[in-house]
Amino acid sequence: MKESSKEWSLSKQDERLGLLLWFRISRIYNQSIRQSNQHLKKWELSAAQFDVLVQVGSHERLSQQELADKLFVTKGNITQLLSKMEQMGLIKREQEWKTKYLSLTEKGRELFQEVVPQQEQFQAAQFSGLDEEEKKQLLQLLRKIQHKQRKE
Amino acid sequence: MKESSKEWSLSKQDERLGLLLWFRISRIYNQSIRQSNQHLKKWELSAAQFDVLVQVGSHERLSQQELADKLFVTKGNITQLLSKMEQMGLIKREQEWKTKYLSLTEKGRELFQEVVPQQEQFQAAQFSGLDEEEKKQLLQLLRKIQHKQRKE
DNA sequence: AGTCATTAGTTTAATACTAAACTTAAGTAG
DNA sequence: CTACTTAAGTTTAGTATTAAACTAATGACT
Repeated sequence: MKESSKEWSLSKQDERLGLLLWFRISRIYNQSIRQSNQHLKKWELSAAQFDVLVQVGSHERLSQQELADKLFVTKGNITQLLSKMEQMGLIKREQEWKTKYLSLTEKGRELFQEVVPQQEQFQAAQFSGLDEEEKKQLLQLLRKIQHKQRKE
Repeated sequence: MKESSKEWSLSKQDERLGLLLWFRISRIYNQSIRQSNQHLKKWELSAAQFDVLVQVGSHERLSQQELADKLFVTKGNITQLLSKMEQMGLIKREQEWKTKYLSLTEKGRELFQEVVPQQEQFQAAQFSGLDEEEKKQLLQLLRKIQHKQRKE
């Protein structure tokens, strides 16, 4: 073993593993997103809109920037998503000084009640191949990756 | 009103873990893609184009459908990606009967030599927060998820 | 007050990706 | 040969997403 090697010069073996990991993760992510989109069609929602619904529905006085941060997307993306969802009558934007605070409309709240439990169950079921212990392990490993990523 | 049947609370716990997992995975995926896109700017390539370059460069007589399967995207997506890359002079499409076989042009091969090793290293480095043992473990867990996913 | 930096959100132009409908070529069965 | 089916690729219309440039409000510093 070579603990002396610097972090940025990976061994060939480590590099191969990293690539395999990347490949697996993309595959799982893409598959999940696709399945979620299919599942959400029942309610005429997309996965992205669902994510907004969840966040706005479960936080008071969320600003657009905060929402963007929670979802790890750009604020430009949020602007566009929200315009659509405002049109659909799900979301309200209330300006207060510089900031627009978000909340669900009555219709949005109803949809939230209806769809969130079902969709969460569906999404969680993607990981039903693992038992509780394995999920915890996986979560731990993913956290480590993110921790590192953040610093770069 | 505490509904404390063992099974019920266990599955609730599992559901929470599943959601956390989904959230972590999206975040890691999105972050990685974004960083890859940035890194690939040097060569005026996108992450999607890079993936095509790798696959076409390392397989003989790949059809478009096969490429789509390898990358887990739709063939419609592939058609569009390839049109662009053909225009850029990186890829050749040769029709034989019903099928179009793909290969790199001279320019494509040069780019392949130049960019693939560097980008692979970059991509693998996203997982440098884990040691070799942990990577293997993670890979194992992801494989299990995929295995289950495929069946649904 | 006047200038400068920061912050929230919007706009724009581009790529990526999907689902679904479509076209065309083969392969198969009567 | 005609009709049906399947397979490869294309097209279309729509969403998602980004980066970068922009607008406008806020707040400091001098």
